[in-house]
Amino acid sequence: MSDLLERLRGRGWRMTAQRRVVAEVLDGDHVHLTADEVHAAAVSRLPEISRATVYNTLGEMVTLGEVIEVATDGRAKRYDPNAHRPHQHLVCGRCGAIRDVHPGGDPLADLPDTERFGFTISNVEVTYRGICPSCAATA
Amino acid sequence: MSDLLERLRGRGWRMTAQRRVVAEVLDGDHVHLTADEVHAAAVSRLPEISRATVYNTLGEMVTLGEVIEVATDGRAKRYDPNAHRPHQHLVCGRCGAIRDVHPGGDPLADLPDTERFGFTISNVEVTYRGICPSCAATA
DNA sequence: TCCTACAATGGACATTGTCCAAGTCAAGTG
DNA sequence: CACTTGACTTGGACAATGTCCATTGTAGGA
Repeated sequence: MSDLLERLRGRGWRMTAQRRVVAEVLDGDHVHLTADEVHAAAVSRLPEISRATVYNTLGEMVTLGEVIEVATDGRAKRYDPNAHRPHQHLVCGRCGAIRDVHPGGDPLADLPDTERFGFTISNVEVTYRGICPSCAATA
Repeated sequence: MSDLLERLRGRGWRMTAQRRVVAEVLDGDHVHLTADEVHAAAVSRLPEISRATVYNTLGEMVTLGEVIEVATDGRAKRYDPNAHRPHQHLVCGRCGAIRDVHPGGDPLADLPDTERFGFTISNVEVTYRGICPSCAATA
């Protein structure tokens, strides 16, 4: 069930009640919570958990490469536990819903050398923006 | 020279000293300033310009479609005056340098219907991340 | 069981951005 | 050119998000 927790445990991560709760809250598919949302969900299971701990824990998960930071809206960063498989994001501009998507093709191949300015490119992020079906229905 | 200013004037935008300064500061190629950087540069030409005005003015330029908002780092939004030609961004993960790039191909074509979740997609943003030549030299 | 290094806490602080009431001004009108 | 008016600007308060730090607590090994 909790893949994320298992992965963290397997890396010898020191386990505490707080870290377990954060990992559990964050686990799943198409999960893209803000730090505050993670904190709110964590508090309902462990009332005394602090904001600082949530921020610390999320930051460590990102450093370990088990969680990805996503900035789709210029507001709060979101945290995506689906780090084991490369994917991109599809965002609804009205309600903010986010889906993980898996485009075919290699976006890196589309960037000719003359457009690389001598950079060594390590990563490509693609964000598709549009309107989700339920928002389109109530347009 | 000041394409941005010309475009705004051509739209019947009411011109003030503050707006002119913001437009002048923001004009150019590969320009991706934060609101605060715009404000700092504007203050050096018009010392009494306020932060609120810079935010208001940038927001209006974005609404008019003459400036694009870019969120490459989850920190402050950046403002890109190169709105007349579609492009993507190449970002140095070390120093934060940003270049405008023009990939070939249509990233939208790479997303099969089965991965669209019924969304109506209107826009695709691609961010290439890597290390720029001068950072690579001092690694 | 005890130690010790690492983790959690909470509150201050920093950064970025928004809002508002009051004063100021661009630009059209006569 | 002076007047008028609605739009623009201002500065400061406030909000949202995130970071830092000294203190307290605790997981996990000896």
